[in-house]
Amino acid sequence: MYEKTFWKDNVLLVSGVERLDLNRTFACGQSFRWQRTERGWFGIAFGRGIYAETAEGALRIFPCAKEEVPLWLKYFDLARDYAAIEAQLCADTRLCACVPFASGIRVLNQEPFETLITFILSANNNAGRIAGIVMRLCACAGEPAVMQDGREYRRFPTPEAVAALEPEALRSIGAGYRAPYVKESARMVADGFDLEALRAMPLAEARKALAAFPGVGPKVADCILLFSLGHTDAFPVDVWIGRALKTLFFDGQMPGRQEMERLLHELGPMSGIIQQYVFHYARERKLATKHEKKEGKQ
DNA sequence: ACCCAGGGTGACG
DNA sequence: CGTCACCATGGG
Repeated sequence: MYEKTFWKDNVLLVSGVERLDLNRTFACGQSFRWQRTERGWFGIAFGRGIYAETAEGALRIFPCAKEEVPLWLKYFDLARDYAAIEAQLCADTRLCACVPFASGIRVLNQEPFETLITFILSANNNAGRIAGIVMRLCACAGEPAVMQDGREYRRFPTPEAVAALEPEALRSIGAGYRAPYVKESARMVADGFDLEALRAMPLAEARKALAAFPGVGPKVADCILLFSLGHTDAFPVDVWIGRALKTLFFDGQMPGRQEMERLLHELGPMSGIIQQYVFHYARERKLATKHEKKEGKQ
């Protein structure tokens, strides 16, 4: 939560966010469209290029038209009480270990189509390479735009533009075997699949609906629901979360389905937000990967 | 050369 | 229902 917002001369200033950590927020693998600048960060979201900086307990966002204020407050999830979430984490000795590594992160509310495509690309891939593929995708299919200071950028392409790309073009930007998944999923959205409708659905129903997209399985579906459709109880399980759960909760063993469900029920309706803390903990700790298959199989 | 990355798909029991 | 090889690509 924040204390106050001030808007003047196309600058939005949000005070009372001392804990907010933009470095962790943008570097924790949820968005692939932010880059460091001299003073802060530059990113592209909702078709707009935007600068974000923190100083003296306040977040500074610009350029921001007055009518865009609610959009950015929502994008940065500024109405949510992260102090209360971190307090909940610290009440659990296992989760409390994550807080020093992840305090200040926020789960962004991104665009559903962009999240669909970028997380199809994320499958069996790594964050640095995903960002490169997304950048090249925007370069070859996104609309060009320019900031007032002259910085040039590309908007994320429309569903129609992605669906119209030749498979060879998607291969050439590094999409690999995911190229047909990207193209066909974009085609489904261009043909009228209403991603926004998933926002109001129960979690299980929304997951089932997303499974209709090629290249979208359980993990990618939960990323889309958590990062762009407001489902704070969606809990993406990737290799890093798996390692963290093993070390923090299950004594080195990969949990079964029932154990996982019991844990998620215990974590409550914000389990997805908590997931981001656990994910960041695993990444910062660089939890080992050596011979994990052999260990997990005993 | 081998292993790994914010996994999904299809085939096989 | 669960398991498993395979998938393109670049970095360590």
